[in-house]
Amino acid sequence: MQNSVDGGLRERKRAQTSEAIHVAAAELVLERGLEATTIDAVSERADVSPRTFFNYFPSKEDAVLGIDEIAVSAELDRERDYTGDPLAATFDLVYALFEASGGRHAKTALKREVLQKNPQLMTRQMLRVAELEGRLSGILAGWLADDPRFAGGTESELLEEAQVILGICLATVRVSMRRWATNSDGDPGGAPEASAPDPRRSYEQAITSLRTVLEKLS
Amino acid sequence: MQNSVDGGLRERKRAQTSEAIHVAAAELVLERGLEATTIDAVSERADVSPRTFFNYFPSKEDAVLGIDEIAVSAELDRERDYTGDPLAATFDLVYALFEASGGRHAKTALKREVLQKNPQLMTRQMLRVAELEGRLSGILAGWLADDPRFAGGTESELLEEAQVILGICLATVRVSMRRWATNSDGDPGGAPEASAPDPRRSYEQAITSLRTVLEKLS
DNA sequence: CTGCATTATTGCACGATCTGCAAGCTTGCG
DNA sequence: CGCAAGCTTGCAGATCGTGCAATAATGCAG
Repeated sequence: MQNSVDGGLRERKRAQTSEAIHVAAAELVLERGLEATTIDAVSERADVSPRTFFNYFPSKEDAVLGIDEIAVSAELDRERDYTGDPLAATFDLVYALFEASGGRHAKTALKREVLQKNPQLMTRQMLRVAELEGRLSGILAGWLADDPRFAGGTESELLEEAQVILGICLATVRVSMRRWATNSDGDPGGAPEASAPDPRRSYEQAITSLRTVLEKLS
Repeated sequence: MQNSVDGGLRERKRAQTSEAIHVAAAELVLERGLEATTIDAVSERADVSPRTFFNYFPSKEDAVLGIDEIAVSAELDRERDYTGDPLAATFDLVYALFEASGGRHAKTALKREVLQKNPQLMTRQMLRVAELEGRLSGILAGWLADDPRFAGGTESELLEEAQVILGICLATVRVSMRRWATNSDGDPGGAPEASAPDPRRSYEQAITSLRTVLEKLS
């Protein structure tokens, strides 16, 4: 057999191909729009056969976003510790997922521009996370069970509460993401980094933003 | 021209066909599963051509859920009054949308069973509402502008807060929907109506459930 | 009732998405 | 080198979804 923690030619090539397809897809979408971009065109630019495209991504949208299903799953299986703050902990979890989901790619700016010009993809990105809801809320429910404020309920009550909290965080993150993607409208290019802040910033803003709203609601 | 508030043969037939397609789709999905159900099969059972299917629903999933885009849009354009409680008002709005979305159909039990056995459709249903997010949050932002607790901010701040609140409500509603769909597991049929409560109930539970969680979080 | 305008249904052709399969090529490793 | 495992590719095929034009059903006015 062979190394599972490779660094071998195979693994490097695979990463290269994946990145090539992702970049080709993102660029083409920027040039022609999402609808007008076909898998055939992406494959051609990435220099692989259309059939190979599907060996890497299950759909055009996933390729554009550069979603790495394996990395996401690995991230979910990691051990995590609970800080005592359900909101903060959930935000951290969701943030880590986004990082794993597409953060490995070099072309963050490219992805941002794509997201900005194709809001449908933002929805899809969130939908993807929503599909992981089962596993996420399970993790969160485990945390809540150790939390004195939530310890009272039955298991299913706990799970529902976890689902609600998770939903709240996801909603906040979505708003935050949208602001992040929109942030550079009409950017004159003076300070290149200032217009494309670390996504991490947006998450921190998201938390405080949510707390503000919650305070006003209560 | 002709009556726009019809009751004429045309309109009745159209409603019939729509219902027939919806029921055929839902039944087939229950029998064979979502994946294994093709548009051709649905069309055949509903006794229309596959081409006609697309004159009524843009996709298989929409047919299964019986989504009526026109009714939804009409519901959105209705005038609404603001009670002073953002959460309650938003819940009402979302609830009305769900009613308009699929509530006209006779076969609520059928739809419920489909949703229960195909959780993917639940996500999709919520996604559909999420696509209306722009219009919904606009309405909500309008309400917030009249609310003393929120009146301070700029227009874009207001809009973001509206988006967050909307997201919170949608998350809660989703949890509530899931409970509604799951509610009758292992139901022995003793009191038939007790196991399939009015969805309205679920929404009321959702509100209190959310408030409970918010209280614990604060 | 009859003809005309509107709208609905349908078949057909077409492009795109996605999957399974088998053949051939590349890489890993002894 | 030579075998095993993995990757790429072409091909066939199912399904989805849309545009177009012919045909049929319906509503209405005369």
